[in-house]
Amino acid sequence: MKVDKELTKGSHELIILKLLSRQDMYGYQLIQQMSLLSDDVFCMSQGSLYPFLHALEDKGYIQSYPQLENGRERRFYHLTQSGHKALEDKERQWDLYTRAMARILGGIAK
Amino acid sequence: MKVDKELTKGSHELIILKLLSRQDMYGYQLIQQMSLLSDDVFCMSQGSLYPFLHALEDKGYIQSYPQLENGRERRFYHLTQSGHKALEDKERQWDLYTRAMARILGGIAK
DNA sequence: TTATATACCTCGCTATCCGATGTGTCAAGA
DNA sequence: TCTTGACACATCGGATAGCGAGGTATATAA
Repeated sequence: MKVDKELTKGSHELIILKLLSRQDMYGYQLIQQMSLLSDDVFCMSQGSLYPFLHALEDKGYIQSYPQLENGRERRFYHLTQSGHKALEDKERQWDLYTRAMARILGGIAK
Repeated sequence: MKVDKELTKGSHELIILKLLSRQDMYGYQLIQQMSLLSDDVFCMSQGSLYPFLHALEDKGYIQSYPQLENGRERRFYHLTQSGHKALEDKERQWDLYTRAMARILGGIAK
């Protein structure tokens, strides 16, 4: 394992909201895209993803709808208005987080 | 709360090892330094820190020793050789992590 | 027809982290 | 002098996220 899961745990919401902000996707596709785009740094298991998506839907950040594609039923997820807001907030937090870490790792420079 | 704890959870080990790589510190001081340097992004509670330090010592990354300072007994922690190796590894992982996230947040650029 | 990839799902375990709580010391001020 | 608050260390129980294991079902390739 290249990167300890412990480190990347908390960023799942940000990643998923971001991917869905570009286009509607279904669960399995999200896992593939995460792995592909991150060069396998983010490998979410199905046992994590699906309950996670349901929770995001409960929070109103995403909305799901079934769609037939290649003769196969898939459950697509769409980012809601509220989800877009949450994404913005998460991106701002990510920025604060990495800058704080840069200050600690980089040295005294503040 | 500026930054969701969920996001910053996994980075405690990196931060503590890094701070101890500069100088030996005691627990209470570590908490203060984390808050100060990170502008309150990293606020570790005592209930998290002390068990965490004990675990790091069990892993052999740090070594503790008591020291009297200002007439007050404090338990200082020192980064071991093995701890330095772990720190290097964690820093490399942090780099991979942020670059992977940058690819996802930034867009298609790979 | 058998295996593999796709696609969704649930359940129970584990690890982590935090708040609450407890102990004791020291300095400042009422 | 007594009390308050900061300092310093510690443990414990609860909450929660994420994972592995396991289950179901369909399409495609061998």
